[in-house]
Amino acid sequence: MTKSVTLRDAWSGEANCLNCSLRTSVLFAGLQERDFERIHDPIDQFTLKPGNNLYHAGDRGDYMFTVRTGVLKLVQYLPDGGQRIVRIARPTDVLGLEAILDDAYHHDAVALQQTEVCRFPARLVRDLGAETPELHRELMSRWQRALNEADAWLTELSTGSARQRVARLLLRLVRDRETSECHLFSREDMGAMLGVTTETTSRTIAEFKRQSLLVETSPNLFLLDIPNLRRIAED
Amino acid sequence: MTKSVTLRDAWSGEANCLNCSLRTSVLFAGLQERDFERIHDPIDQFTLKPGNNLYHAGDRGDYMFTVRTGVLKLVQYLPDGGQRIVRIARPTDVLGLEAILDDAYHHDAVALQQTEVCRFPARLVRDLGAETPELHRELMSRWQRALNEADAWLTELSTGSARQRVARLLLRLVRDRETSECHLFSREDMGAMLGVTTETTSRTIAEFKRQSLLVETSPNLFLLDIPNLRRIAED
DNA sequence: CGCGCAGTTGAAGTTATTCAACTCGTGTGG
DNA sequence: CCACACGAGTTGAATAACTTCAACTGCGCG
Repeated sequence: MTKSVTLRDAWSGEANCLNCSLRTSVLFAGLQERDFERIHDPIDQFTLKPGNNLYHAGDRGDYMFTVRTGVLKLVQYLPDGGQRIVRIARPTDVLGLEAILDDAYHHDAVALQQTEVCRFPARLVRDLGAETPELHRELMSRWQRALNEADAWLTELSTGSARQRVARLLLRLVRDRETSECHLFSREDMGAMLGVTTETTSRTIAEFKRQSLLVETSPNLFLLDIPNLRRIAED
Repeated sequence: MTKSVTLRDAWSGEANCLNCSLRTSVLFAGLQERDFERIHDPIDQFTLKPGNNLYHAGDRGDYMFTVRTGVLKLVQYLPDGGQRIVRIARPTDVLGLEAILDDAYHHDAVALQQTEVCRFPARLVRDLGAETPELHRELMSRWQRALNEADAWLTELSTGSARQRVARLLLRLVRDRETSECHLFSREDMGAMLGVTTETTSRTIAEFKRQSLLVETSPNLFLLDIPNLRRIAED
């Protein structure tokens, strides 16, 4: 089924948080140097190839992750084997918040592109968070962000016709972005995000292309007609 | 549209947290007596009738709430005016977590039955939470619970055929309950939870009744045939 | 009594799914 | 280097599922 690459194979070095290029937008953003001194466990970096699993639902959650580059999908499975993508994670996002509470992971986390992540022990955050107000606040803010995303996926991506859902997904992909161009996920993944079949997704995308709402400027890079897509999304 | 009852009309007294009957399962469960001494702002109780709004999306979130009895729906609206129920709050659940982060409320919270809530200032939790590890942990746990619910609504209640969704909703209503009986929400609300129309919901419920998967033992109290509903839910 | 609302049901129309076929690009092995 | 297999995407046709609109029921309440 999934080619199971252990994280061992994906190791790509130890991180130096103090000099991290993402330092200002990352979970540990508020920490002072003296806080960093308390981090004794090494923070490792990993590089995942498309399709690689970062973790599986049910695995012991000993670690949390920060996404440095790339995209991952968070997948949940239904009793009948069907799958549903409940969220995607992008650079600066934190994965595995549930590990702070000593929970097993609740999703499969799968890279959709070449993806780099930093891994740190959940224990670290648990201990530091109880005493460091900056981290405490940052954690709450992360949870709230995940919750906002979850709610938005329900109202925007799982409501209305397939046309509307696809349009809303496309708009979501270019939100707070400089250009209105974006890469598309596989039709299968888009279907799993929207709760429709691969074929329906394909037909809808094809229709959007014919109507020039979507123009392929280079391989798998699409320029969006935002005003008209917005019209469809809001109908 | 909605009969707008201000919370002023619903006031029903001041709370005494130390003697609260929900004390052990509530947000402040971990607090010691000395912590309670720091709570100077009064904690008020309110009683809502079905259809009353506890708060509106966009309102300044100065307060958080604990549900004592009853049920509320959390509703989000689509650009086209359609509505979607993204979660339900039951006794011991906390509403308005986003207020800790100084956010406006993200949903409309509407009572589905006669409902009692306690109201406390978000500031209180913000200040206390930064210093009280028990509360800190409890808060994270509440956020995670909300997130679990959100994910479950996506995978269970917004995926598959209408039959499956209705069956899963029914099963959800009796989970961790002593009896397998439950009250049903209005068809309109159930539809808004499942992302299907009122009519489809009604037809499906009617079909379940005909097949005795659902037996009305008293007005709007239904006994569920759990094994067979589970079969449908998992298909 | 009669109005209004929630629920139900019917019939028609629309939309999405299903299953199958076919294309195209990539990569592998002969 | 070519042949071929494979997977992702696309498309068609038939079917199934859901929506829409409209009518009708039953019940509670002024």
